Amino acid sequence: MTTIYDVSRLAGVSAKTVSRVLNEPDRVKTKTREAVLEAMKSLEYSPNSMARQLRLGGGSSLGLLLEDPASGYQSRFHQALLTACMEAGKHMTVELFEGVMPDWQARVDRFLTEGRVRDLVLLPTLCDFAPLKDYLRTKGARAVLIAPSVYDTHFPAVVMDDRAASRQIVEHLFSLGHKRIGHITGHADHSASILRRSGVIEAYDAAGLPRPGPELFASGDFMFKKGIEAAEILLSLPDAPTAIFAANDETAAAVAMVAHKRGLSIPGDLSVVGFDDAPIASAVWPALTTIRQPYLEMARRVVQIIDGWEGQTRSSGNTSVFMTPHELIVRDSSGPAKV
Amino acid sequence: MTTIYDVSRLAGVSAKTVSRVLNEPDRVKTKTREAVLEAMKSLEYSPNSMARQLRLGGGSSLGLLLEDPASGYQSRFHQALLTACMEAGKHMTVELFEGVMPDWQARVDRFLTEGRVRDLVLLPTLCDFAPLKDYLRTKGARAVLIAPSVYDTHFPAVVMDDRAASRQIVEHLFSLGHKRIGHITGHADHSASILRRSGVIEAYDAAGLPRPGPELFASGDFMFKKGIEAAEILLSLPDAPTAIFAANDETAAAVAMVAHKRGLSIPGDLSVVGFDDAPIASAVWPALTTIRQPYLEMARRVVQIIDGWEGQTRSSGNTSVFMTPHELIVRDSSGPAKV
DNA sequence: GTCAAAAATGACATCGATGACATTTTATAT
DNA sequence: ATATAAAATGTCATCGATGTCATTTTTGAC
Repeated sequence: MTTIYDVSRLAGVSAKTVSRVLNEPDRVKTKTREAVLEAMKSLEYSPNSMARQLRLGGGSSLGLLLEDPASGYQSRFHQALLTACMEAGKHMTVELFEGVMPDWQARVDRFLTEGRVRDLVLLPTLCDFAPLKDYLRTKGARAVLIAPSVYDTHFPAVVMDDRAASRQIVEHLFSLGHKRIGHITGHADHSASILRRSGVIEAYDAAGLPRPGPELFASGDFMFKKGIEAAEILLSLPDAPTAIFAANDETAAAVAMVAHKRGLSIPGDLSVVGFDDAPIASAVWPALTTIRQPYLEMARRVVQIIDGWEGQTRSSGNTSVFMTPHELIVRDSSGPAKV
Repeated sequence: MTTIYDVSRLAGVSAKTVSRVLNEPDRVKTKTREAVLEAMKSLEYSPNSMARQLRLGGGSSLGLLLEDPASGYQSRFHQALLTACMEAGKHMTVELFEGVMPDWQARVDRFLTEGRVRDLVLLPTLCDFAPLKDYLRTKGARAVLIAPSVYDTHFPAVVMDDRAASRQIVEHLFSLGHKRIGHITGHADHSASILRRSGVIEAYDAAGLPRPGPELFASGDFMFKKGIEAAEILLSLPDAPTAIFAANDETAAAVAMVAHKRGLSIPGDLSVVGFDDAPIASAVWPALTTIRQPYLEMARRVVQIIDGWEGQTRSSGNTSVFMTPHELIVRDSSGPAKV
């Protein structure tokens, strides 16, 4: 590996001058600079970033463990975190981490050491993988959890209020006169599924209405395909619901498709509401009423928290939970109940 | 920030002993080790990974500059690179980089230094942004270009043969008896668009057929929406084509939609072919005949090249272009031409 | 209790870059 | 031509860890 000294020797200047060519080219005479660049080129020199960073003493980057980069949810957070990092002038190292890997501890270790990461961000469902959290604790690594099922004493969490958002949707449907509302749940492993479901019930309770029967809850998994099945089941009920609230937009899009296939107009015959404000929500027709998840705001929070850790001598050990406000977006897929 | 010296002082031992506790605990007496661990804990010591890597001579992580993480093309490469890194035990730091940012040079600088990155991966269209390449050269940063329009003397490139693949598609359609084939081009900024277009013409030339008239080339931009417009134009021609080759799968999906709307059956009345083998290709009905882009293979190549740079004393400095084989995937959207 | 071998520990140089400060060269004014 | 300021360059120390090798302590056999 060629170093700055090799270059300086070949160019007949001091190492410091080479360093200057790299970092403050204007302070070097043109002729010298050209000679140095020439030497750099012929030796294929490339500065050792570790040495630079050691000398300059910057902060470490944050690390993101990704279970499934193809998942819409994870990729949206991934993207939001990239944006938040850019805004804050921080950097992010991303690593594929499939929880079932037998050597996951070694992988985390190498990620922390070789990846030069100290602070991690854990998304669902990794943020609920207890062995990982325990392991991180023993390694002195810090982490922020995004939307965990269970809060943690050691790691702060950034969340949105899934239950309240869900309740808000149902109340929106109530206000349009809907009485029978079907709900397609999310994947059972996601705590959000449970929260959104219980938000539905909470809305009924708060309105003093009897809770809906179990036939109005169809199980989904956040994916289009399963959404089709669930929609078929709900719409085949003898007393079919006049509105369906799907646990996410992709599932809601599936509901819309099934409705169209059955000749039901939206929102004339059936109101459909989603959750996420994913791109698909405004791509389908009619555009979906949905909840905007505050991805970017949450990502910014995460970065803020980690920023606060820089140069911190001791971490509190308190549980901190940062709730981030969401927003109900009423579009064209929800309307008055058919009389 | 606490260092190994702070720990050694508190524990009353030498720094080297602390280092031993960290790296070869068995060579330290139990009592000493415990004292050191105690000190580490009370100071919340966490070793400076930069210093370690510098001493140990470890490799740096590779850096990926992403213009638009929402783009399917970029995100597929992103994902493939993550996988390839995982396989190779390397790490990747990702940074949002919108070329139009006025302070892009400073951002690159900080990415290289703070992000501790030495080797970059550039995707289209960044890999054709000459000022960036020039700047990287002056900084001694190394880079691998993925599918650049123009090869570079300094940076190796990993590519697939877009033109040959495109020609292969047209020849496939020829073999099914198609004579009038429409082509929807990709975004004009992508060299792939031009290559795919010229592959079409090459196929005609090779078959000794007269080149298709300009009316058979509709301009697209790789996106669904523009694909609809383009399809409408092609299918409204007085002598409409019996097959349409779209520059990517998303556009092809748009063509399929338009065809259905017009009551044309696929492939009975119209054959449709895409390019990419994106998820959408097998999600639409009928499943699209397409070209599988070798994302993962290309990503592995990139990682190999960068791996080869580690500890390299000097390398050729030649332009290297690594061609990666693609594959024609014949599904249900292409069939014999209507007689 | 003595002594050699083994174990434990420490001193110092080193990895490759850059900051602080010193020195030399060049430009500018007189 | 000389004085002086400004620009260009160089010297040396330093970031925080670990390798090398020297030194001290412990162990165990006699």
